[in-house]
Amino acid sequence: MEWKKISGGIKIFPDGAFDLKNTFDCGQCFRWNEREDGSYEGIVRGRYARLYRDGDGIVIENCTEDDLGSVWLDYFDLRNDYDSIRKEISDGCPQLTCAVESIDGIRILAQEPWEALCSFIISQNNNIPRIKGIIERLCASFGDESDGGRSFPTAQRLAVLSPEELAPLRAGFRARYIIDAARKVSEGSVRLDKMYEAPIDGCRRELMTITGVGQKVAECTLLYGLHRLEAFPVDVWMKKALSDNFAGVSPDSIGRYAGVAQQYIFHYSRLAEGAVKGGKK
DNA sequence: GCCCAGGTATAAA
DNA sequence: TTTATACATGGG
Repeated sequence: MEWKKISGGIKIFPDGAFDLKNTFDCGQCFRWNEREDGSYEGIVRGRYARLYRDGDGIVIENCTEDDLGSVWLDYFDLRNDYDSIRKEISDGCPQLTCAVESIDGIRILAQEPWEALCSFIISQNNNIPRIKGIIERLCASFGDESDGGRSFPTAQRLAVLSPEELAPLRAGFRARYIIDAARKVSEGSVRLDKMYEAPIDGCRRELMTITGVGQKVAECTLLYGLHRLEAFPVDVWMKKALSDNFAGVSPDSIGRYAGVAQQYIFHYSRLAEGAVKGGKK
């Protein structure tokens, strides 16, 4: 990928489309917020960051060359070309073409494993604005101070708390799930750091030993937190999304990018629902 | 007020 | 093994 230093940061020219709004607002993450001027700000690895599109590239503010290599290349998956991934999905599974083409410029972020696990526990039976609110209160209450905001609290920090002490989050029944996850991660019975490489079936099973973690949360953790792009096995999830439209999708053809494909289906499904709701009124 | 949200635990069939 | 219901809370 091409990039260059500019005053106040680094400008990147990703291989394949990279749309900030579509990437940050597609439901894969909950801690990036759009500002009035169209830039996005968030906290990654305990550090405040802001970025915005500038012509043919994207500017990462206050970014050094070291930061690019140690954080952003991984976080934005800049070594991958998402145009070619889209093509591979679409060619391998023509049924998915409509979903793939429903949105452009999404990249799967490499979020931190614990943050992803915790976030998607909170996401269950919940809506995105409220999920963001709960996570914001979680960080404000128990995160460490960092420049421009508070970091995501560690599992160790939360493991010593009781569900009752999470009351200020207004997370409802999910409070005890968060605590159970924090304790299992903290004590090492769920080893997130091994899950980057370990066989994915074992990872699933290990994650699901946590109360409040079922198939969906496990897959989301693996995809968004451990960057396992093959998460969300096609045979289970794709048919479920819009049963009839996507029936017959073959796991073989896009298996290694099933998780990415799922992201397109998720967006496509939301569009379809919006059209139905909008049509009724 | 009502419906529902990036689901899961639990009980019942 | 599959299907039904409760769950806390608040956005739209």
